[in-house]
Amino acid sequence: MTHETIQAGLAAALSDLGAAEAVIQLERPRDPTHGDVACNVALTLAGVLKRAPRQIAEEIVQRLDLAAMGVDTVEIAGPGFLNFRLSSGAVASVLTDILAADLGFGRSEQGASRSVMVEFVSANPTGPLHLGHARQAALGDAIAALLTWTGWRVHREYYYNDGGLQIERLAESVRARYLEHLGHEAEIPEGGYHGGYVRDIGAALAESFGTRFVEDASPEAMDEIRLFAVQIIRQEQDRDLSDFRVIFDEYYLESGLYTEGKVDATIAALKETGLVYEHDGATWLKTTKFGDQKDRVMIRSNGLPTYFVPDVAYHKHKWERGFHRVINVQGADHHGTVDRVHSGVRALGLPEGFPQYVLHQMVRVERDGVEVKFSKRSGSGMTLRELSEEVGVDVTRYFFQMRRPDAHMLFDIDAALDQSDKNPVFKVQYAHARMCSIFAKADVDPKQIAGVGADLSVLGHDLERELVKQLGDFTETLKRAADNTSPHMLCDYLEQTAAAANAWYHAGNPSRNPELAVLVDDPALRQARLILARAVQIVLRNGLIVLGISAPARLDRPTEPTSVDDA
RNA sequence: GCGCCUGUAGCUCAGCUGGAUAGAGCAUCGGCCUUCUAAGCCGAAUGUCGAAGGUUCGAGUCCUUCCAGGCGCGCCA
Repeated sequence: MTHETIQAGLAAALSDLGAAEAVIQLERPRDPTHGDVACNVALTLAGVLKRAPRQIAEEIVQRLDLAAMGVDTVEIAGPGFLNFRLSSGAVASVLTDILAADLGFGRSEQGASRSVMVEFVSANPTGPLHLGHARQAALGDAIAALLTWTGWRVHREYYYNDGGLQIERLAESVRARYLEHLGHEAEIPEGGYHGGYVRDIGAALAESFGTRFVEDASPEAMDEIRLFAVQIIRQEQDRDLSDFRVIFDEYYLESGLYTEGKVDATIAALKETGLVYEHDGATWLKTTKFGDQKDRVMIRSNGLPTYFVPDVAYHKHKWERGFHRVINVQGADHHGTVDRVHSGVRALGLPEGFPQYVLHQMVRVERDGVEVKFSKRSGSGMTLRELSEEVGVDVTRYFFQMRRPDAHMLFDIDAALDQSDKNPVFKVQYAHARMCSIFAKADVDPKQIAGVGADLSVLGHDLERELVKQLGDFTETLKRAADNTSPHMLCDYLEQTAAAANAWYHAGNPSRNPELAVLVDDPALRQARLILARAVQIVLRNGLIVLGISAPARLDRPTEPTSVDDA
């Protein structure tokens, strides 16, 4: 890799200057007139060496062996940047690597096969998945994939609360709809669920059990209704998620923490710490010791634990299962629990920073410039299914992934429905399809395009150099996106790559610049450009795979005719 | 009142961990269609980076204070 040869050359020069410890940062300048690779080491050394940055830069340049570094020229620019311009061969050498690695291009081994758990969605089984869950599903799945591509062994987990007050209210709501369905008067209880799905479950309950629960509202009967309702909702959620291409390795039930004694064990372990005290008839944990705003109740005065205890028990158990890195993807409306869980697990001796949280901000949806606020189905906001059925799974996933998790976001349905390069998902997919269409036109099997042996130095056009450099950044981009748990960094990269590929492709439009087309007569040039097109295809496809988005070889024009004159 | 997140072009948002003249898409304006897919292409214009201080060779980025918006602050989950 050329970055490494430059790094080595600079290190030798710096050691000669008595600054061997200096950190060498190489970057790709945004402005192509600043060369292919830039280094700011002369600037950072100015303070240390007590000399002007430009003077230091000149001393460095005098000690460089450019040919050995694959560099054509080096310039000192601005306040003292070193700008390297690479030889064409050095630039294009990455194409050989891309074609050789193919489906594996972009993978790295940062994770060293360590285990990491990504917990996400984790909706309670009280209703359909909504927009927040959709954002979480898209983000969590992409974060998990990024970790896989950077060498981690990833476990996708879904935690759900199958007991508690919410579920009781669901059961009561279902029974009310059930009674209505059978022609009786009934009302949804205070704090109950009003969505259309509750009516469906009530009807299904009547279908399966007849009039059995009309008179019977005993605890046993309510238990049966609860289990019935939860099962139906769980099935619906699973279907929503698998249609959204999100598959979990494990579903973890909160009730298991009780039945397996983990809640009691956690209470006992917390009492051992000496941070537990009694006050007002309740049992408290001194979470303020770990930075929480106030101490938290562990056991209420009625003797029952608060939700705080199973949360801590659950995370302790994650650690014991061997997941020493855990990433929880949650909506920002849950950020209040973060300090509590951290305090609880720290009290039990687990390290700071466990678990790690990715909190995403809230989502607004607009259609025709008007905010969409209500869904009859859910009884509140739009559901994941409604959104993904309206705009498609690819677009829904991408739109949630392309924004920073901590940005409040607007989901514009009109923009999502657009089928042109204005729509970023389409732009990336189409750039991929364009490369495929070149292979079809040339009648070559892309898999048969070989990267070795070709003369890649003929790819000397600025558009080609920029495109190749862009492709070479893919692996670094995946690492950075994984390190920052930020899929949007990959989206940005793919859009830039698609833009660079489109610019190259359009410049070579045979009606304008036949000499810049891929399919030129000169066999060596044609082969080199086919290799470049193949590399573009591989990078775009691999990027889309990471995001869980399809990479079609062809996007057909819409079949409906253009609108007829209705004047 | 306290805590977390956010504030960058008319709109939606990036800004690679402190670097060069702050970017992209949409919208706007100008020029291009018998295309390796014109569902497009080329070009132009667009900024008090919420405000004020501070840190240093250098700040959209770091620190302090303030302003605005979202969310959260129960012996609910």
